[in-house]
Amino acid sequence: MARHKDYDRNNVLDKAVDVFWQKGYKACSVSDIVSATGLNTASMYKEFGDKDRLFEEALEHYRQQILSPRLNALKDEPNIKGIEGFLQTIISGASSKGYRGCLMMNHLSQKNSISPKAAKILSDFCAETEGLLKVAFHNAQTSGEISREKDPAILASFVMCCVHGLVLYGRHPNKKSDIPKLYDVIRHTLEQ
Amino acid sequence: MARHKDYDRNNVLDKAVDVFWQKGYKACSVSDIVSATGLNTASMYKEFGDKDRLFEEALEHYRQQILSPRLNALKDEPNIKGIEGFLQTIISGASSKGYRGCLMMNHLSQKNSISPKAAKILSDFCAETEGLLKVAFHNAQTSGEISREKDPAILASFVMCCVHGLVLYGRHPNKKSDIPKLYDVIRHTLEQ
DNA sequence: TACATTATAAAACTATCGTTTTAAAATGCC
DNA sequence: GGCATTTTAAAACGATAGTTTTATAATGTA
Repeated sequence: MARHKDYDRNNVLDKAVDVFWQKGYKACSVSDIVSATGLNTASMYKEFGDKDRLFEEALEHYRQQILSPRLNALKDEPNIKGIEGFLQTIISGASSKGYRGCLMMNHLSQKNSISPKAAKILSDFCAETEGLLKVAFHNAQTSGEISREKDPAILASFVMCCVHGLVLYGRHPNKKSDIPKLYDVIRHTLEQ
Repeated sequence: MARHKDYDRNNVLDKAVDVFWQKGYKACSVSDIVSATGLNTASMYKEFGDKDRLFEEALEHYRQQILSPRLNALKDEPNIKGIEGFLQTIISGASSKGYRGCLMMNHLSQKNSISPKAAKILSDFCAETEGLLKVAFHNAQTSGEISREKDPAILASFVMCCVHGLVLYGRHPNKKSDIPKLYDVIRHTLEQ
């Protein structure tokens, strides 16, 4: 019928995620993405529509490729083990060299600059994560892993807050060595 | 000698802070600021040089007007009372309606888009705050207000991390009611 | 092999970006 | 009151933003 595409959609999204991640939505031009992907401008618009939609697709791609796997521990082991594993992952990420934060959380402070749909993707993922944490805390309490003193919803909220904090705190290059030490402090809070 | 200025520098900076705060550095055009301040473009460049320098001055202005007062409790009472007051301020801010985060922390994820000097202003303020917290924790320990089990530096780091988290977490409009409840969780952590 | 279809390359488009220039208006001093 | 000085208004600048168009190259089918 017609000519074959010269690009792979997944590869393009990988690169797009990369550029958006590093520069942020507003500071990242379509030109930047075209350069990074090697994809032609016309093909880019044909495939994705416009910059907003491309960003939305990049967010979805990032969620599937990077974020979802990090929730697996929490899904497979919805208990204190899962919570610990989840926290450890965040901490080891945030304390790693060249840490760029999270593509989603990086844009929480730029919600006014991105499309409503993109903003919803951020909120939805945070809500999903918090929901999983809440279930895990509930299970951890009913099985006696941790004290029942605190509301699982508040504990989940607290961990989410810490995650937001770690992701942002990890952007201070000279604070990296402190971050691993925070695990014990946070872990201790969940205990009683 | 010559014509008088038609604007007040402080008022201009107030408005500039406001616009940068709401839109973020990159999404905020010089045009936006000129509109908001009523100041003429030429006068703006005459007074501030360029957009980067204007942003740096806005950050400094914000630090003096908004942020510094919030450290006073910590400076005047470098102990557990000061820490509690500081935390309460952050929490009540983050849970307030129409919360826009912190002009500085909002830009932590956009360090690549702002000038090195602007980036340094962010880092410096965070370092100053963390330093004050550390001293307060040290005092709280030596006076017996809290247990000596944990390193004051780690406690300070933990509170800073929570502050980062609260500031970001406060951007989820439907999570506002959870935030005040986090105070007790955090406060408890500092105890032992 | 010709045709319909789609992808690509490259240029063009409009709008807006940050910034500078030009000319007019306002001031204090001689 | 004229002059030097500085602010202001408004237009203009080149660069780049996001996006569209035009023309060419590649493909499967008839």
